[in-house]
Amino acid sequence: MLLSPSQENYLKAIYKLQEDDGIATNQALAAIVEATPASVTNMLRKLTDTGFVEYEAYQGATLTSAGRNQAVALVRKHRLWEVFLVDKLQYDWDAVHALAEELEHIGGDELINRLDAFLGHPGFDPHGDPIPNAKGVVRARQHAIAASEASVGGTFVVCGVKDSSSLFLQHLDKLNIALGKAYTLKECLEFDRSAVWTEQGGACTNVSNEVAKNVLIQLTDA
Amino acid sequence: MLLSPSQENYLKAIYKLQEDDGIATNQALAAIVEATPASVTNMLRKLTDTGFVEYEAYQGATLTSAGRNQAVALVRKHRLWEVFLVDKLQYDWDAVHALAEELEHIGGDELINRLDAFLGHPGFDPHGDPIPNAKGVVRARQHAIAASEASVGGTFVVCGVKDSSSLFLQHLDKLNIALGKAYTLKECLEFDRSAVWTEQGGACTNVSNEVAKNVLIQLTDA
DNA sequence: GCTTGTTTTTAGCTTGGGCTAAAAAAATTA
DNA sequence: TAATTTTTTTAGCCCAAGCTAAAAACAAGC
Repeated sequence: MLLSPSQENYLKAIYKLQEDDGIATNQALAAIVEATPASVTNMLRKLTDTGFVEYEAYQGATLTSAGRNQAVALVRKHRLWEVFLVDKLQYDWDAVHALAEELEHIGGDELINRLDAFLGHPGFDPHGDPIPNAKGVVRARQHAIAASEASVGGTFVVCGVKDSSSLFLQHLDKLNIALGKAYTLKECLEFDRSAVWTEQGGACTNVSNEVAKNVLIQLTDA
Repeated sequence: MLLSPSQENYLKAIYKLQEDDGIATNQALAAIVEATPASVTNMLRKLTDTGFVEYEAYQGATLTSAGRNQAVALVRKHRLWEVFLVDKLQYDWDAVHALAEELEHIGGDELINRLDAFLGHPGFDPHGDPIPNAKGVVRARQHAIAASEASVGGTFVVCGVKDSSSLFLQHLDKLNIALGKAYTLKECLEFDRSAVWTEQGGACTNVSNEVAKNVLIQLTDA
């Protein structure tokens, strides 16, 4: 069974909502795929017929295991293309999403597995999100927490972002925060919950709570 | 003005026919884009409205200069992706056409120029076809002729193919003929116009006229 | 110059994926 | 519980890009 790009986008959207919220409502889907709720109802019917989605009127949508496989394969394609664009074509990490969104609909397993090999089987995309392997297994990030959860005096490494929007990523660029960098949480200001991070080198960065909530870190013991 | 993948395919088809035959008939277009002549008439109207094609009923289609630019840009994208697939992803030269056909519709100039730089600004695709540069200039292959035109005793280098079908390319693989290889035309058999080519190393290959007509060569003086 | 055959066009239909507006169901609040 | 709001569905429409079958235009052959 082969799916249209549009159908693939719906599967991805349902997958994302199931992972994040547990439930994929019509309205939330509409927002993601940029269509009206009425169009979503339409499409869910079709995807139900093809066996990728389970859907009862008013009950929201669930992926079948076939649907989940498709969705994970798409996530894999998307993230591998993002790695390609950043690592090989020197794109900035805030500029690759839209292109990967197009590229992910191209070709089949053969292409993506060759791309994977060419890129050296990367484990994570440029935003720190894990890349499912060829069998569809996603290794979750180990012990990642939001930076807003760290405690004063703790040391950590930035390993991902919750918000991959261009706006947020460019903001991180301005703060000089990047994946892989190590910091110590110097202090947390009562007033606005903003924090001061210091790099190993000594440079200090002021991080708002809004930012910290969207940065994923791993605590380190040093 | 942005075009749908389908519209882009029509522009490419008109371009190809204009280059090859001088004239793009309805029927020939239909064959290339795999649609009926009726559908072609339809689409030509639309492309005329958008200003990429000039078209009068029963007179065939011509590209405007805007249309030609689009078509050349597409050829560029197609051929650069083919280079990527062969050089970087290790695809065989007979297996890349269909994928490039999909990839060529992705993204814009930015993407393709980065790809071009990443690949080292290649001049030719895996089939020996020249790659238009970022300004749309196509440097034609110099002095290329069909191998069937060579004269006995002449030496030459294989530099391209006229037929890029998988079937033909695999046949060349079997004959061990590849781009860049140098041969001497040992003899030409009266009966079926088949030829005997010898490699510098000494290996002999029997080449049918059908094959020779579809192999492009450059004569060498040695 | 007519007749035949090919090519192109017209007319009308289909399918996928959208849309809006109104109706129905579910959820929330008084 | 009843009233109101929100969400989802239905009904009917639109557009792109295809299709078939029939009509019209063009090109040849006699």
